[in-house]
This record gives sequence, structure tokens and C-alpha cells, in this order.
Amino acid sequence: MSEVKAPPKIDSTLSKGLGLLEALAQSPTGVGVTDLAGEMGLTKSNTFRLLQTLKALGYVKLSDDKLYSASLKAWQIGRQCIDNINLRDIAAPEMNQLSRETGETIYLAVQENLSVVYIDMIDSVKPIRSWNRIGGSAPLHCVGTGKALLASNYDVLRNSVKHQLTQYTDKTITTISALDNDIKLAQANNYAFDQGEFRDRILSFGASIHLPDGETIAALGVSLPDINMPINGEANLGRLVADAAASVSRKLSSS
Amino acid sequence: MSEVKAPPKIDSTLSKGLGLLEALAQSPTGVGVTDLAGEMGLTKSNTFRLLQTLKALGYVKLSDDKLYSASLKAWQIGRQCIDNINLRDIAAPEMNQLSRETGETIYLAVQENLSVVYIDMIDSVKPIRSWNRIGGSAPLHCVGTGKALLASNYDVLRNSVKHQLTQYTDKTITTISALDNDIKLAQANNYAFDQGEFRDRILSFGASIHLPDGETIAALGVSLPDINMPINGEANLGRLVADAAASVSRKLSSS
DNA sequence: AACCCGTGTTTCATATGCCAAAACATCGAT
DNA sequence: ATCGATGTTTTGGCATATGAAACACGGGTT
Repeated sequence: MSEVKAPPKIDSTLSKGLGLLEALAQSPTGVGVTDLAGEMGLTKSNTFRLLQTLKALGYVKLSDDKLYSASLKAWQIGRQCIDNINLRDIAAPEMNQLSRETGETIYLAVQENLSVVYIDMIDSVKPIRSWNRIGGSAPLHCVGTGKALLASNYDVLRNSVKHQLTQYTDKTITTISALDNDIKLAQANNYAFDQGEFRDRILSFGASIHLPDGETIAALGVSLPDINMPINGEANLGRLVADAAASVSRKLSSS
Repeated sequence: MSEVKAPPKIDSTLSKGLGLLEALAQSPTGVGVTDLAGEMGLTKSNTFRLLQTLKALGYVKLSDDKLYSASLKAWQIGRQCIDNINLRDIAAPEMNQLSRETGETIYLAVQENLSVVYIDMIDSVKPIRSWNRIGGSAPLHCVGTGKALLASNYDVLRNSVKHQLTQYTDKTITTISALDNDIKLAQANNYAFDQGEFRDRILSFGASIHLPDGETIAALGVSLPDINMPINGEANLGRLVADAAASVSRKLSSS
């Protein structure tokens, strides 16, 4: 025996059943018992029984023409998983790293209607206090995290924000054409930049966090007073935020 | 033997395993073996073994502190089901327009057995939060989207819902004759109206989306607290929803 | 430190409940 | 009609999932 560790015993029924479910999920049209059995390398009767079970449990439905296909139940369950993943825990290491690298205020934000809501933050280690708090919010179109979220889904969101470009400072972007350019830049850079467009002399960066399929669910951000901004620091800070966000996204893929 | 039909045999292993997965998906924090076993009414060892296989298959992960939680694999599988219908993308513009026009919560729902499942939504911009989430569900007979789906195929569905008219509020329709009238009205109007029949003081409208051949595949809906309802606003809101749904249907014809 | 609960994990004999093969039923196409 | 290919049902045998109980471990408590 060369095995250092015993291979974990696996319940074959459960394994096969889930395998079927995966296969069915990939077949939009539905598939018959025989095909499925062949594809999975199982017996017809075995496959049939498993399908009966899945049907009884509501995971699979049987169309009139005897084709089995996945129901929405699998999707509903999966959906609950992402509602429940604690993004804050997952993103915490990256946020801490960003804090160490920059010493500035770090934000974790999600979209809520046409605003960002801060669901976590790490205060700046520097003497300047920030006024945003966890649970606070800011408009999408004039902070780094918000613009990162916009950039990730601009096709859909553009129309919604179009008439909501409220002005907060003299730097605030208030025309849709200017926003178009800014978002295009953000998309190219993989990070968004706000040069005091929401609070005077407060700059911020943002980059989006997304699920394996590309759906964006949150954004990481760094915020700092302009006097703390190193010369030519934009690209540098932007890259740090983008890398951190990418790292979180990667972690989501492999959980 | 009084049984008319043999009850379908179901594989207990698969059933238990999926049950565990559902339970885990609902637990944001993760849960230990003993708790889970108790909650499910299973033995500790049985639960443990099932968790081992779920872990080996990648559906479940074990945190450092011995808590089991669902991974994103369930979500990825479920997502594929929805991929096949990119209804959400197609309906997104109409949903956004409805959101802008009404400011209330917008739903995109499909039928699953005798329920609606919300496959997409846009939150109300007003301060009232809704409790429904994407992936959530509601009974067909007492929400706007559900009644719209009923109305589109009432001949077939009437018998199914006939004995399932569960009461949720004092407004809930619980007799088939009352439902008949309500559905008839919905068919005439091209939209359905729910006046707090599922949640107290929550009104909703619904209109169905159908393929070129007439088959109904989904419904659009608007939901709002009664205090937000303008006087004589019913016809107006109803028409907005009906128009939006018709617009989506038209788009489906030309793709 | 010694002790105890309360965990998660492992073991093991047993019979449960899954399995494959083969028979049966139900279609359509030839 | 016949055939062939499909979905469904049955059945005996045996693998395998099962529950009870033992084991390991750790964090509190005294």
C-alpha cells in the first residue's frame, strides 16, 4: 500500500445523482433516459430511478415528450448561496493588505439602486478622519467604487443614471458624454478614479469584484485626501486596487 | 390495499444529501455536524458521511473551525439552467423603464409548479425595502405575476390551483369562483392585480410575457405598499406593466 | 493539572436499499 | 403488421449505506 492516507469513501448514489443534475443543467432542451445513461456511463434502470428521485424532490421535471430537464430549484438553491456568502470575510485579507500598502481608508461596497453602500471599511492609519461609515452610501456616478460598478454593467445602468447626475463638487461629472468617457477609461484600466467629485479634495479609486460567470457583486475602493496623493501615484494606486479586487474575485471562483 | 397508485420509490441517500445541501445553502455562517444532524433528523455518522461525499464532490467546504458550508458549485450549476434562457438580459431594458416610471420594486418571474420564482428584480428606489429576493418564490394565486401567469393558461391551471388556494391575508382569494372572476378580469385587462392578497398591504401588478407562438414563459410585475398607491392609479400602473410585458414579448418575436 | 462535557471522526456488523439484468410497455417509422 | 428503440417496471442478490457505539480531541471549569 503506497497510500499515505485512505481515500475518502464516497456515497455513490449521491454522487451519481448530482452528476445527473449537472448534466441536465447543461442541456437546455432536455434529454431522455437512455441518452443520459449512456452519457454518464450508468445503467438505464439506475439512471431512471435516480431521475425519479430527483423529480420527486423537485430538482428535475419531465416534459410531455418524456425528456428530463433541470428545474429552477437547483438555481434557487444556488442563488441562496451567494446571498449568504460573507463577502466581508472573504475580502478581509485583501482589504488588510490594501490598508498596509496604502495606509489610506479602504472600502468594500455593493450596489443598491443607484448608490453604493459600504458594507465594510478599514480606517486610514493617517490622522485624517473619514466621514463615511459602514452602512453609509454615496452616488454611483462620483465615487471610485461606484464608477467601478457602473463600468462593469454600463450598458444597462447608463440609462438609469443618465438623468441622475447630481452635482456635489465642482469636479462632479454632470453630463452623460463626460461620464461615457470616464467609464470607458475605467473599463480600459480595470479601475475607476474619482478626483474629488463627491467630496472636495477627496480622491478615490475603485475596482469591481465579480463571480465566476462575470456577474459583478461588489467593489473594493481606496479613498484619500489629495494632499496624500503621491506624484504620478494614480496608476500605482489604481493597480493596487485592481489587483486586490481581482484577487477577491479569484477566491470566489475557487470556493 | 387502498392505494390507487404506488408511491414512487425514492433514493434516500440522494434525498438526504440534497436536503443537507439545501440546509447548508441557507446557513450563511456554516454549521457543525451535530447541529446539522439534529436539524435534519439524521444520525451524526450518516450526516458526516454525506458531508464527506458532498465535500469530495466540491459542493461543500469545511472551514478551519469545523463548520460545513455550501460552496459556489451549487450556484454555478444552477446558473447554467438560467443561461439557457437569457430572458433577464432581454427584459432588462423594460424592467429599468418600469423602475424609472414607477419607482417601485420590479419583478421578473417564471412559473415553477404552482408558484412563481423571481429570476430577476430591481429594488424600489423608495425607502421601503422588499423582502422578496431573487430566487424567492410566491404562490400563483395571490400575487400579480402569478395571476398573470394563471390568466394566460387558466384552462389548464384552474384545476391544479383549485384545491390549493391557501390563505395568507384576509384579502386572499380562497374560493374558485372568486378566482374565476378575478382571472377573467385580468384577461380582459391584460394585467393582473393583487390587492394585498399575499402580504398585508402590499399590492402588486403582473403581466405575462409570451413567445411568438403564444406560449407564456414569464411575467413582469410591480409591487408596492398600499400607501404609495396613487388614487385611481390602478389602471395606470396596470397599463404600464402590460405595455412593458408586451414590449418584451415583441422583442422575443424578432430574435 | 486533572476533569468533563461537547465536539468531530472512526469503526463495524447488520440489513437496508441500491443495483443490473431482463422482462414489459409504448410508441413511430418502415 | 413488424421491428426497433424508447421509457418503465419488476426481481433477486449483494454491495453499501446505515446507526450504535467507541474513539479522539479541545476548551472550559474547578
